[in-house]
Amino acid sequence: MKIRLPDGKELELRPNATVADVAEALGGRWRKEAVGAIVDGELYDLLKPLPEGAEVRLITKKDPEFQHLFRHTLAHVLAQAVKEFFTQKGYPEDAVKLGIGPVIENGFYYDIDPPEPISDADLPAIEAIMRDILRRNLPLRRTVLSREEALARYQDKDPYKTELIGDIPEGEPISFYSQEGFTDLCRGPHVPRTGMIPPHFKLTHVAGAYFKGDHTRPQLQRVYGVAFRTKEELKEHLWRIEAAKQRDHRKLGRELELFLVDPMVGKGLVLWLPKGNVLREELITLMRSEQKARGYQLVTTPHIGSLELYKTSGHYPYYAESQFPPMTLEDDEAYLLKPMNCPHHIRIFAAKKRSYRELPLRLAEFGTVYRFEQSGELHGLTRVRGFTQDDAHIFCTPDQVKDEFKSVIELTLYVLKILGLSDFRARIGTREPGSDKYVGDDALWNRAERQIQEAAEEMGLDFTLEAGDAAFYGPKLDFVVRDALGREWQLGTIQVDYNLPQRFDLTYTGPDGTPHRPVMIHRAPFGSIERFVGIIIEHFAGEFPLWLAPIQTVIIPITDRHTEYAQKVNAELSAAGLRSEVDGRQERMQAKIRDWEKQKVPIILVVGDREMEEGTVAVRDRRKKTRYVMAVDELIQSLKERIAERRLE
RNA sequence: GCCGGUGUAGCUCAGCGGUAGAGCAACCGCCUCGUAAGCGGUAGGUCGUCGGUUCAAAUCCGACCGCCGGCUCCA
Repeated sequence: MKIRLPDGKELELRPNATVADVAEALGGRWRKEAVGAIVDGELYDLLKPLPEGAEVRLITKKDPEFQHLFRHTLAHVLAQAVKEFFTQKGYPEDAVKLGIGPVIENGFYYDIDPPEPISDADLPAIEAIMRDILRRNLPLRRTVLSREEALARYQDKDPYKTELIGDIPEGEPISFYSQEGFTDLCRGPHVPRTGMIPPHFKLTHVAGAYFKGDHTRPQLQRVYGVAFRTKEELKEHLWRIEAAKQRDHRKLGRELELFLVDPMVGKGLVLWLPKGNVLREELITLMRSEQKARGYQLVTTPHIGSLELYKTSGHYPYYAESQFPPMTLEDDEAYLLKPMNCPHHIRIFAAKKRSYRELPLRLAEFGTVYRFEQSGELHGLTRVRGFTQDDAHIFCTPDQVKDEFKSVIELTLYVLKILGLSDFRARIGTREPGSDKYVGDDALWNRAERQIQEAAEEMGLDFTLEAGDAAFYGPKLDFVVRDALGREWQLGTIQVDYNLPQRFDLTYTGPDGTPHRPVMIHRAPFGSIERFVGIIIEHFAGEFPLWLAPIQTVIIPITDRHTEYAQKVNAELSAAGLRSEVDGRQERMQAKIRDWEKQKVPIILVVGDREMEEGTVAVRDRRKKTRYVMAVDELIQSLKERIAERRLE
């Protein structure tokens, strides 16, 4: 057979040759250093036969792809180690059953069904066995079996693997990778010997995971590990995790007294403390003024609505699982805590005859909604059971959809930019083909999906398409960010909806004097204010820019005799609209500075004899990391500017 | 909801079969101080809850509740 090399040269090899044969043929340092290859764009190991005519680029330990190879093999080593761990405990050879063991960002995991639960405390012992397997430097072999042979291998031994074999499409090779003492169904690729795996890995935690991610299937135990090429990368990674924990919004929320989740009030229900509420209010003020500038009108609607309303909208019983149960009155009248604002806004639209001249009609509300999220899913501010959306519903003509959609993208990008949030991605959720969980007819769906994509493209937005991520009534564009620990959260969302107007039989009178069906756009640039504040806390690590800071300035008198002057300065700052305080505690100046630095207050003003005489303040600017003396009115002027422009400094 | 872990003072944590401790915070007092912790004192906990084992339980066991890490879900 023949293959092609990156320099265009062809190489003649024996039939069914592997990357190892290529390395051998090339000789020299390749023979020693090749660990795999990129074959027609796909990562191959040394063991898998090459396709005829393939383009082969060899890789060594220095290439980033190497990481993928050894992480994958580490997953196998982990599974082997767990098997040995339980054999040592006296369990039979096949007591441990295996799911899948893939490579993930920074490492790998393996889903395991053990004879008794694995706990975090077992990880060091399992890790020790893994290191021993690396030390033994076991060679890996790749074998291909027929479907019958493969099934026979796991017959009555491992139901998961049996099922996985069944999932392999007809015609694809059913390959196994083995090393001494362990064989696994696997498509590869792997390193050729366990000794080639860098020993810089660590098992991090164990968690439950449903087989194939399906909660109706058995739950396996997923053991997670991280692995890197060098000791430094591993250390760096572990350090980053520790550093990220320092900016966890739940920790900062407690330390900076921003918010509280009190079990006595109820889980997933946020109590906003005075300081945290400042963040909320500032963000709402920002959004309110931007929306006003873009032609939105504010409305206010109640926290509950009649069950009939949600039956008409289709939210009930479709989402009954994730709603607080209806409140039923004696005469069978029932109400639902509102899980969404749209039905209320729809009734405002429907309240009178609407003309095409009124459209687009943009009804906005910072509306609080309640959803019965699963208890295990609750998480600080980012997953709660009651939250406020910066919600609005745009009622428009079909022709206006794209422009309105683009305008919302513009608004969203604008506020994200003000906050310096640049690390987000956009994804367009479309229907999952063949699923029956959507309402509305195909033509409308196709049209909406096309309009969203065009709007995003025309706004120059990079996005990914994700089938199955649509809302039940229409496709959507979501903005997604990562928190300090790398978890992804959905923030803003824009959704086109042809269906609710139909369900509520909404119409407007067109220029032709006849009724027409409006289109709705659901949109929330922040999404949930709670979640957004949570992300903002982590984004700034609690060191908020001046305009957001709950306390903007603190004045520290050096001794008692400076307190009066401090209060005078404070009065001037407060009159100028700054959130300011005097620290009049019986403490040394140093101690006060330390306390307020820990509270991450942006501006600390120290006043003593000199300042009192000159009518100045000594400024300690946290974000600029500088100190300077300034006249009070001058300072006020400069701070007001920073705030008005919402500068990030 | 499921699997695993965890729960001691407001916070961070020690104690892990013999009946509860530290630092910080709070409160009182002294100190009047120039850019990240001055000193002394006081008060504060039915050791998440309920049940079991034991002469004796914060400590061992069970259930429940909360929290943490995942999984599932997310209009």
